[in-house]
Amino acid sequence: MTKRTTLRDIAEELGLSVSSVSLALRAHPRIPAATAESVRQAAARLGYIYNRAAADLRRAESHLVAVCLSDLSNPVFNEFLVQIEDELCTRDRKVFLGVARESLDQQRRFLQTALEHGVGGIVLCPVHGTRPADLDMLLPRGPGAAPIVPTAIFSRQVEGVALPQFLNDDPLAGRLAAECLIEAGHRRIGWIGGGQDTSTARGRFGGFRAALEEAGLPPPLVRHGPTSRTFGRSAALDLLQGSAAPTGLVCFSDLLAFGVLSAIRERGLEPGRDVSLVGCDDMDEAAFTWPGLTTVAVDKSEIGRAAARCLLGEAPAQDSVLPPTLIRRGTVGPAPR
Amino acid sequence: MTKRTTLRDIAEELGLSVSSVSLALRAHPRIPAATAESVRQAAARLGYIYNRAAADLRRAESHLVAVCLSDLSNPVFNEFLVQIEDELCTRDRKVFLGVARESLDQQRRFLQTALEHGVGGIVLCPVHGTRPADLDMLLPRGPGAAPIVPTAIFSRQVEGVALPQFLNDDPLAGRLAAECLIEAGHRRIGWIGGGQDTSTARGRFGGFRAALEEAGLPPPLVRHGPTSRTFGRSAALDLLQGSAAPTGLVCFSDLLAFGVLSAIRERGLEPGRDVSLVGCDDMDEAAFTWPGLTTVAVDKSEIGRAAARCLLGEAPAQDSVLPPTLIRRGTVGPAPR
DNA sequence: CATCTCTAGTCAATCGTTTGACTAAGCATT
DNA sequence: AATGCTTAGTCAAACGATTGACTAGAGATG
Repeated sequence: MTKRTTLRDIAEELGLSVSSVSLALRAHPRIPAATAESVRQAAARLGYIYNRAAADLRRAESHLVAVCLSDLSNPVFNEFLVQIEDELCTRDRKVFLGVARESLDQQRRFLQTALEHGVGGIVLCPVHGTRPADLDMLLPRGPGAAPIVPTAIFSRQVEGVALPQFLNDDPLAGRLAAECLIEAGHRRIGWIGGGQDTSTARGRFGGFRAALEEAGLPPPLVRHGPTSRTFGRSAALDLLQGSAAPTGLVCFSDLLAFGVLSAIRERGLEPGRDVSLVGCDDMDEAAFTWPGLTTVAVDKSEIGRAAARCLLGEAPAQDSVLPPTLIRRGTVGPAPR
Repeated sequence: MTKRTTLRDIAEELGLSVSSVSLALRAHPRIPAATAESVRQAAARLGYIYNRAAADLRRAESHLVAVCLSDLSNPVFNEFLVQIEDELCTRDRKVFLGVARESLDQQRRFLQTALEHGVGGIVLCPVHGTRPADLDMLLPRGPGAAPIVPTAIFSRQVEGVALPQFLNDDPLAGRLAAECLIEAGHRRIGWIGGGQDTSTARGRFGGFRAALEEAGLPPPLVRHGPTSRTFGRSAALDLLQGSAAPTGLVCFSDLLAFGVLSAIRERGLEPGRDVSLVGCDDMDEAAFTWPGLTTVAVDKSEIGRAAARCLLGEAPAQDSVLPPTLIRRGTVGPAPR
């Protein structure tokens, strides 16, 4: 890492002033074409690299956007990231990526660093248990003030925070999943995954349980736990033994459902016949399991892209809650007698 | 986006000089504790945000690392990203993420921007058809010179490039997959996916075909195409009809194999009994299909982490090729008569 | 010839932080 | 009284690029 070539080096090489070189490289009309060309050649010859930090110091603008994810090992967040990155990329914004690993401390540190780097916007999927106070460095200072930097929260809600949020209607998602099984005649229904630490988990579980209650069904068998295929499998292996085992299962997320599907087979049962299963998210993989996973599709594309557009002033900075839709594939069938 | 608070604002507020404020915030011993405390309080009160760009202008160091992926919609690259991000994060490096969408032009533009942002290192999975000339902005200027910025290439090889590369032994991977089927007695074996445009695809396919030849088997049925579940499914639906259909299939990547698995079922066949299938990569999902996908595991963790460590000077800047290993799950069985 | 205009630049301040060199005030020592 | 030391700072240049104000010289015009 020898010292980088600067405008000054080019200027000295050509016997010009630094200003002329700066203007020449940006094709300013004041600089004649011949001079500009010789400057460009010298720049290439010396291996000049534009120093954005120096330039932005004066211009005070940035095309960097921070994307902070709670967890990247869950592919659903990768699917969000793909959409967000694509939307930002077509608007010539660059991504400063942070992964908080469900740690409030890592999230706080990343957001602080992002601000210090002068990002022009922040897209955030908050970690478990984030409260407005955890986001104080992003919040407008004083009532009616603008936020420090345009920020959009997506997927998980932070209650009472003065920032726009782009969410899925999770209670509706839980309800749709439950109703799908109820309509098929299931009465012993189980729930796998989630917990009480994200709005997503609370919302989906709440909608699910409400639908069961309204249908006059007994309280569900429940296994709360981490959102992973492994937990889905072990919870299902556990739930599917004994004579009072549920005939229908709803998973907080498709990721869990993939584990459940494998557990159902492991127990020698046939998904959609012996046990029905509904996931949630509609991850890419869900269309390719066998049978295809019946699931409640979250509009990841629109949620992710709207959050990104909001930063760029192309979408109103207000909360939006998109309705999910049930996708019927092959894992739900009539309840066995 | 009103003007940000600067050291000067704090200095004026307290009647101190800018230098004192700068030193105070970094707890320099020259500044007494009481003064430092009052500076910290004023900074908090005024909403001061450290400006790294300005500071780095003098210090000429950066804790930013560019990670440039050829394609993020393929989850295998997400799995690489998880490892790389984790390794960088524990060393307090931040990720500047680029996705090139298999476009040489987007790759070039991202790398250029990364340099302009002064990244301290670059981890790159090159897009289809990348040649050394496409990476010229990263290459050492003149023989024996150091590269512009520490760079590590991973997963896909760029032949003849003067940069360290961290690769899987792809010919061996293709060979292991073929041998697994050959040993199980399969003679009509098909290949799905890949092409000739990445070292990964050429390598795996080459190793696969060599193993078949050495075993004296007839040339395989081949369907080259994009690396997606969709293509895997349609190629398999195509290959699995007629009386001379292959009894064993090898996929360039697990992603394709997931599509193939679904196609096998769609044809009313049983994977591992009627048709055997071997994938490659050992993606997270592979352990959760039914039956579990037999596949050739690429050491994504070690490849990704070694590339990251290499930038930080913690691993030698030299090529490394790691051997893959066959993981036997349930999709390979004896060839049907 | 004097003046004006145009061309092709140059100058100097600025962005926010860092840092090596410097200093005013206070006190102790010889 | 003169000297030295310590404390608690200050000063000013530097990092690299940008930009509004300025200018030397050439040529055109009155």
